[in-house]
Amino acid sequence: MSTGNVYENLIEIAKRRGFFWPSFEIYGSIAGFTTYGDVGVKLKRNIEAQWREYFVRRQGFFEIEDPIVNSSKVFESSGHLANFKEYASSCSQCGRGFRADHLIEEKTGMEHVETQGGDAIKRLLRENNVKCPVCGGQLKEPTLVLTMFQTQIGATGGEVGYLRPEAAQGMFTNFKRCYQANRERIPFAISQQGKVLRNEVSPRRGVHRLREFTLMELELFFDPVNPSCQWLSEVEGEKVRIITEDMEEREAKQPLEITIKEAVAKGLVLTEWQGYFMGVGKRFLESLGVPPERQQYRAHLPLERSHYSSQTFDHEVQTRSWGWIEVAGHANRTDYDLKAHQKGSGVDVSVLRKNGTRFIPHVIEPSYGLDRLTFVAMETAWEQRETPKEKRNIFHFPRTLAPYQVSVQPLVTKDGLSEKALTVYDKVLSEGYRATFDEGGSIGRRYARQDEVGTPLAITIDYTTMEKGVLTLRDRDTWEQVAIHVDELPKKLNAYFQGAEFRALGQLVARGGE
RNA sequence: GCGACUGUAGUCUAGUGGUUAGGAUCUUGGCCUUCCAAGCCAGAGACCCGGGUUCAAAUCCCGGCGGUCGCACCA
Repeated sequence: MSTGNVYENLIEIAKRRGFFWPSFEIYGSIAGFTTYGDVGVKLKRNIEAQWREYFVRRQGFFEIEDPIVNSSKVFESSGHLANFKEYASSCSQCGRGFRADHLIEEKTGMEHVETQGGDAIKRLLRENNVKCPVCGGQLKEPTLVLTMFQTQIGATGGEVGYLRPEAAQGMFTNFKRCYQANRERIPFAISQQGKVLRNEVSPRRGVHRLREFTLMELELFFDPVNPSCQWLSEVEGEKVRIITEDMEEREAKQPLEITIKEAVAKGLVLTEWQGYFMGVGKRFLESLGVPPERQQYRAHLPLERSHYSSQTFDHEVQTRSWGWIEVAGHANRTDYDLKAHQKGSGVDVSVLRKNGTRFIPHVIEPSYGLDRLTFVAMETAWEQRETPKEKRNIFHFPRTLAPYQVSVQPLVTKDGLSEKALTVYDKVLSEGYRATFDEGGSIGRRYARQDEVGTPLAITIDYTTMEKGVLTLRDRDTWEQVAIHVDELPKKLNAYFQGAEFRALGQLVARGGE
């Protein structure tokens, strides 16, 4: 599938219209950092609000906001510090890079070389005369690859801190307070949306792999002896496409199409809660415009799973730019994290059952990458429409996602039409809509500009507005127009953004493109 | 991190050891304009950064930074 054009087109529009662009551009940029512009921020926030609607508000789950800079103790306990340190060595002849500790283990039969530290690894590499396993060339001095950002807390001699590589740890370290605030009832969930940082070795493809990005994460805590999910029935009929561990091992191409109910019943998905969130996740992506056939859940093989996980499904989306990409991980984190923090802090985080026994809650985690979703929403919504004169870019964002909901413009900028349009614009703003006013260039140009940032409705003030108070609404998707009276505007806008059909708003006065 | 290719107005691009660095589009002001990037006039806006070679570098060389692709990595 060669569609490099799609990506290039989108990047070009993104920069030109202000969705996003590389950060620190005036100083030459650094890979892995992106700045969102006005319409990009609005789109991203709308997606975030939608996620909260699907994963948090309807269930009455908790939210927290935890620091980005963390005590090093958090990641010592969680296992991240141990798992983030890697000694990498590259070949001076062929340039290939290797895990230095793994090469030593292969050559000497030693185990857990990594835990011996950097000096030992460098010494062992020399003493054992380890060469490049591919071409036999001389290996360069190994360097520490730390994919967590480190920082200093306090001006002098302060404590070492780390920038969080996931938001999840905040939900674990604050579990006890949240549990108590929830009047010690379980199951319940805590979520957090926020920036996380990973010092990626090689960030690529714009927002696909960033060093600083936004995660929307939720940790659902439950009792492993009572693992049922009270909302499973709401999504159990959802059909999802799954590639199981078995299928992944035999490299099956076609995903299994199966209902959530069956997937849980057959044990393909280990817990009801994970099944539930996979169902919710499918619906959430549909609400962003991604149809079911371009979604799938792919199981991680044991070796590729994180140190904390007993089962993980990536939620993947098929894009035109990059093929199948991961937009979320649905992980079964078991009691790994709470146990780890209990051990590290000495604080008891166990929960009391009615029968007097205690247990450490198990955790199901859906974790969505907001930057990738923002790109996916753009790509999904994007259409390049051929007109007799040229190509027009249109973003068919769902109404709830569009950066601006309404644009207001005069048909021409004379005879008082601009002034009238400004009063309508004020009215629309005071009704609470995200709106924009435009009187530059010709009317066609203004419509084109709005299509290119995905504004679903355009209000045009013309001479009949001046004479009879009748204005026209234009539909972004069909370019059709209906006429309504200016007094009806608040009512009509409300109806439209509640989901009313465009044509139901008023009398059709123009078909698309006329 | 390694290799190949690559970097010119906001965007897309022409160009080359000596150019007033050209065009398109966007954009700004004016004129015009009764519905899909119309037209006319005027304006604004660029050689990624740092060294080197040279009488002269945007052009050639080296390094950095960015981008695309491949390898490795993606806890």
